[in-house]
Amino acid sequence: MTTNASPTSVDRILTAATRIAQAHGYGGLNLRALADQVGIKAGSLYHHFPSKADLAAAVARRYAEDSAVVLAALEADTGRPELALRRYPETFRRSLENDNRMCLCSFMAAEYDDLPAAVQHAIQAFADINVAWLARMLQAAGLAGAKPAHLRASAIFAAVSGAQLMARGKADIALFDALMDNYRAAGLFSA
Amino acid sequence: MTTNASPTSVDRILTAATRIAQAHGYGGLNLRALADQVGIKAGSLYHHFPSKADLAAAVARRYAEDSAVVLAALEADTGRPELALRRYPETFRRSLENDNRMCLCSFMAAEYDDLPAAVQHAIQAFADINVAWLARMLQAAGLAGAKPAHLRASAIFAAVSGAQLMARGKADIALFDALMDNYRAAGLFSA
DNA sequence: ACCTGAACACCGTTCAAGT
DNA sequence: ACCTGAACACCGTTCAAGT
Repeated sequence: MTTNASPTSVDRILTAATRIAQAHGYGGLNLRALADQVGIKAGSLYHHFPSKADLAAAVARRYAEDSAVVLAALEADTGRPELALRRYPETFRRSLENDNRMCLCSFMAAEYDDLPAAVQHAIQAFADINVAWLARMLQAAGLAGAKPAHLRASAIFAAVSGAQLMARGKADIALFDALMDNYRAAGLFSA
Repeated sequence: MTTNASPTSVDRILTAATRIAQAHGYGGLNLRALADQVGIKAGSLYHHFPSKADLAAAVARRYAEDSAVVLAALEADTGRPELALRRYPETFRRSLENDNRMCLCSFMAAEYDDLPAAVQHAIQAFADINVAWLARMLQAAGLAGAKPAHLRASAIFAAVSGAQLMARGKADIALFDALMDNYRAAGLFSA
């Protein structure tokens, strides 16, 4: 059990880097700008992480872990899998509310070819965590059907990701909400 | 009517730049690498375009125009709007086949905040063209329903974009196909 | 008209040097 | 242990100079 009296340098670096990467991606993660936000020089970052690749991998891994915690909390809070499914888009909406940011995983999926291997793996892990959670909720809600649940889960994940991407491109959260309503009406999260 | 005996320098630049941008985005579009592919020096690019921003805007505008032509051809080829709708994902699939590339618009939607204004507008135009075409097909097929057709069209566009993003992240075209099957079964393109 | 080579400020990264 | 300043090769961009 760790105390959190005041965040460590590494924590502050990871938090700032996550926010930058959600808005500008891996390529747009400027180490001089990041260091500025943390109050150190760019060279000092290399005392905490051996390279930008390692820093970004740490960011992506922590992002995936945090996502798992959020999903577990959503499951526990709602109690019912049907409700948890319907509220799944909330985390994606929260990124848009937060200065039109994106899911780190979606941005980096676009940048995939230019990503260091460690970051690629962390991104895969994020997607896997989300799909596994969705598949479990679908099955618990008795919505698995004939097709494999993980495929249905992937369809939900892709649709929500695409809606976030489109809403961000138009800087229009109302569009994201309208798309989610449309998907709900089409039975994407239920029937 | 223009002849196309041999492509102009500008054409060759735009074609190469489009391919690079589909794989690496605006930020990943390296002018020295682009110039190399075309067989000139980076500085020479500025004789054809006043800046990287203008070059990218030209790329995005041509991409949107080409997309309009492809959609018109799909409409004409199939004759029936229901069939045109079902075959809509083909263009997105083609990008993935082409060295795991993405729709330029999706990549740049992620990069939106870092894009020059002219590029942002061209990206919006691409999305608008796609949504308008989809809405027209939905209406022609009598699938408009109570909700506005452009919203239903946006839902299709977002879902296909998200599926492409996810399939690219896994470098797995079969996943894209499976997701499209899933969406078709759910009635996204029809019922 | 079209191209080059050299230069500018900026990036990721390294490293000697400080405390 | 943690940080800085200066340096490296690389980027977008400019521009004088060539043909």
